Amino acid sequence: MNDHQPFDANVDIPDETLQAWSRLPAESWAALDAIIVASDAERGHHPAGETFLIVSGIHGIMREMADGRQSVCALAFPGDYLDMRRVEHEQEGSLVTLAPGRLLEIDAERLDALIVQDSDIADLLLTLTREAFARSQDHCADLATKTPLELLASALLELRRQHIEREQDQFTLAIRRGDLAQYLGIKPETVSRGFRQLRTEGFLDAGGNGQISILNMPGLRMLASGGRPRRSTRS
Amino acid sequence: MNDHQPFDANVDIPDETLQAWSRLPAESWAALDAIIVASDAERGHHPAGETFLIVSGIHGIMREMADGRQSVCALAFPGDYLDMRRVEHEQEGSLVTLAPGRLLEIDAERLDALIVQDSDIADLLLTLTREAFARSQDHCADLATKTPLELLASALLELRRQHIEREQDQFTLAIRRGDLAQYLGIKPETVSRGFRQLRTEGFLDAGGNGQISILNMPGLRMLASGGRPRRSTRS
DNA sequence: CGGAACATTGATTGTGGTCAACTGCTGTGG
DNA sequence: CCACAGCAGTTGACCACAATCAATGTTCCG
Repeated sequence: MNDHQPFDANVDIPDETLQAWSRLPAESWAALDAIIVASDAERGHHPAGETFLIVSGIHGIMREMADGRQSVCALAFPGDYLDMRRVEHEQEGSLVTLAPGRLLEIDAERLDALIVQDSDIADLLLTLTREAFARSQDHCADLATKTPLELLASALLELRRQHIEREQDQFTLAIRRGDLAQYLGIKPETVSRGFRQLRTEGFLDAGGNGQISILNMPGLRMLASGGRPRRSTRS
Repeated sequence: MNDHQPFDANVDIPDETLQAWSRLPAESWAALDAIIVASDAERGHHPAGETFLIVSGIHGIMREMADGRQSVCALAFPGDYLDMRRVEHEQEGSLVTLAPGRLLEIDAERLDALIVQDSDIADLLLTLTREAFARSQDHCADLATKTPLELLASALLELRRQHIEREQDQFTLAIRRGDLAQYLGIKPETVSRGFRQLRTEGFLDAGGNGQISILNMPGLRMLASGGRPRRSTRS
C-alpha cells in the first residue's frame, strides 16, 4: 500500500532533516512514491528490506558479536535515509525499532535506477548519508572519550531533538534504559545510576512513564561537552 | 598543480575502494581532474579545504572536546572520499594525517555542481559515503562492546588491509601507538600492554620500527570478533 | 491477581585509568 | 665524538570506577 503523503502536512516537522525532503520537487516525489511501501513498526520489530526512510519513532542499527554481545551502533530519526547494503558485508547490521513509529521501505534496486536519473534525489541522498556519517563520527568520539554521565547527558540532548516541542525542556524519553545502555556502550545499571545522579544534582526531574523535565539546560550541555572528566581524587 | 594521474598505474591498488574509482568513465575523470589539487602530507598535517580524496597514507578525522580530550573518530584509507562539511556544524571534525601520504583536495562547490551533472560521479560518491558510514558503525559497535585486547586485534586487522602485500602476515604498523589509542578510546599505556599480551600469547611478533608479523591469524580474527569478553573469574 | 519484563538499588570485584619512573631513539649543538 | 634534551614508548604500582552479581521495586500485560 503506497502512501501518497509520506510526510503528512498535519504533522509538525520535527527536524531539519525532514525539511530537506520537503525541498524535493513534486516530480521527484512522484517517482519515489511509486517505489515506496509504508508500514508501522512496534518495538522490537526488524523491518524487512534494505533501504528505508524514517517517518517517525526511534529506530536503531544493531550489530551482534559472535558471543552474543550486541550494541545499537547508530540511531535513526525521522527524515533519515538508511541503506543497509554493504559492498563488503562482513558485519551485517540490522534495523530495529526502539520506539514505535512509521517507516517507508524503498525498493532498493529501483531507487538505484532513480538515483542515476534524478539528480535532485541523488544530491539529497548524498547529503543525508553524509550527515548520518558525521553523526556516527560524533558518536564514535563520544564513546571513545566520554564518561557514562557525560554520555547520558549527550544522549538526552540528542533524543530531545526529535521531539516537536523542542523549545521546551520537557519531553518523554521514548527509548528504554536497556536500549540506551546498548547505544552508549554501558550497562543498564549504570544508566539507572546516571539518571539518579542527574536527578540528585538538579539537572533534571523524571516523572513516571519516561517523562523528563530538564531543569538546568546550560549545565546539562556543559556536562555533555566534557564537564566531568575522569580523574583521580588526589586533593 | 593538477595531477593528471591521481591513481598512478604503477602503484598497486591496495583496496577494493580504489577499484571503485577505476570504474569511473574517462570523461568523468577529466571533469574531476579540473577541480583537483594534489598534495603530500606529513604526519600531523591538517590539510586545508573541505573535500578530499585519499590516495595513500593513513589519515584520521579528529574531534576535540572543550576540556582538551581528543579522539580519532574515523580512519580514512586510500580510495576514501571525505566531505567534512556539515549542515549543522556543532562539532567540527578536522582531517589529520597520521601516516605520511598523498591526498587530493577537491573544490567543494565545483564538486557539488559536478554531482548534479554527472550521475556516475554522484553514484560513486554516494556508495563511498555509505561504505564509510557503515565502517563508522562498525567502529561504534567495537567501541561500545569490545575489550581493549579485542579492540587492538580489530585495529590490527583493519590496518593490515591497507597494505599491498595483504596476503602476507607481515606489515609495518605505520600509525603511532598514541594515535591508535585515540582511535580505540583507550590510553597509550593500555595499547602497550595489549601488544605485550598479544606477543606473549603468540598471536604476533613485533620487530623494531613498527614491523608486525602475525603468527596466528585465525586466533587473532577470533579474538577480534569477541574472543575475550569481560567476565568475572567465578570458577 | 499473578507473572513477566523492565528498572532500580546495594555490595563486591576486576580492570583500565592515572601517575611516575625508566628505556630507547633521534636530532642538535658544542 | 659525546652530552644533552626531547619525545615516543614501555613498565610498574596503585586506585577509582564501571561491570558484575544479587535482590528488590515497579510497571505492564493477560
